[in-house]
Amino acid sequence: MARKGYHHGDLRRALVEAALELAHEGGMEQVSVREAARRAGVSPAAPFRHFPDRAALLTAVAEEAMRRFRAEIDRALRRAPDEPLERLEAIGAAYLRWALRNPTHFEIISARRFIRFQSSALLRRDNEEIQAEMRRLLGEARRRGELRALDARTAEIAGRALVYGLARMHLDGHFPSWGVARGAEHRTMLEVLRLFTSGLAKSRYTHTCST
Amino acid sequence: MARKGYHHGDLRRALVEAALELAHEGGMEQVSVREAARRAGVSPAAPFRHFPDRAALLTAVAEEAMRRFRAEIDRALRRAPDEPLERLEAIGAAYLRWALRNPTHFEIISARRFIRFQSSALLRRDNEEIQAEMRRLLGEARRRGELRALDARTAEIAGRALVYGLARMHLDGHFPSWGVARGAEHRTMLEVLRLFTSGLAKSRYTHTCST
DNA sequence: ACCTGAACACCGTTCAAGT
DNA sequence: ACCTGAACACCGTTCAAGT
Repeated sequence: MARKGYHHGDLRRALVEAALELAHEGGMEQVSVREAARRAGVSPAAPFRHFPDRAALLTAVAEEAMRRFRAEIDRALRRAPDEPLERLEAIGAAYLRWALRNPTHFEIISARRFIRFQSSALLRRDNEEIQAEMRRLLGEARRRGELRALDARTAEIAGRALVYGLARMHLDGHFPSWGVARGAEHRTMLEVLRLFTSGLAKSRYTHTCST
Repeated sequence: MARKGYHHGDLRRALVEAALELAHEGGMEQVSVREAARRAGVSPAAPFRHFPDRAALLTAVAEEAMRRFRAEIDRALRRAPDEPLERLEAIGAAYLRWALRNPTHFEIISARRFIRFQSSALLRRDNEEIQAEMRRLLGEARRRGELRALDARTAEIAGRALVYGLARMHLDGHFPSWGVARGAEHRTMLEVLRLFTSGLAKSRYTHTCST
């Protein structure tokens, strides 16, 4: 890992990786610049040659998490059929699955008070591209006459709020007090997602599930 | 404020109030035991006679915030008409209005990693009572034949996820990047809420809103 | 160019000692 | 019974000095 004498080689990357690890172990507030430095084997001051402050390190961590998140969404879209509403549901399902498996990485992307979202071109771009894809799919569904009469912009935000709310409820530990058993989170999320998309669709399958 | 000699009188309450203030000023992570002590005019060690640790102080803050939140919900329900679906929407609207006006207090209640939710009888009780009310109203709506055929438990969680997601999107600063202008948050939230409840209801008003 | 060491102003928390 | 003062092990950040 270390390179020449004591120039580190790639301290920047080592710090981001240590921070990802720390976040994974104990959540965002456990990520400290000093501990990341310690794990990278450098002095407490070294990170400040690479990042102006803690928020900048966390933003770099968010960029790495966002890359992985994007990759997951894209993979799901490649597998999904050509039907716009099914593709939308596939995005939602991939989003939820990722949030469930990587709660802290999900939080790093979402909780913008730790990072400087606006100052990262990567974060802004990936976010916009995901939005644009959703908007395109909704438009396509409408053109095919599959949608109830509703405002597309409102539907878009509703969909995002629903999915974000589900992921956040998990992250913030709300499910136990809402009667969702440990292990049943994923199934519950998918049922909720389906209830929502079936509500957008022109009354087709009226979807009843027992219990 | 201070009482006899230097026994404070009611240091516990003074600390909770100082902490509420700090949270209001700069968010949860800005709440420090030391600063609360400073504002209450006592030494850094004094708070630890009243709270075993920082999490206990924050839990007390959460309890105070929850009391205010409950009061707001109850007020909205007293004003709402006798129609179950309208009462549900009134709960949602009150929830969103409160979250919008008191973002940090909302976060204190929601982000359970700062507090010890399960060890507070008040928090558990208030949470359960709000859930129970929602469940009652959904059941009533179904009995009156106003609901589409859907699983009540799934619908309940969907409603909560939607509303929580909206509040969280605001709190986490997502609205700007989703094209919701500053000042338009409340209106947007209510439109989304309405889209959702109209999707639960047996296809009555098909609700189109321009732009 | 990149890193160290020491320093500063902050934390949460403990504990002996004061009133 | 309730609070203070001093201490300990932590932070983020700065800056002169080292290689």
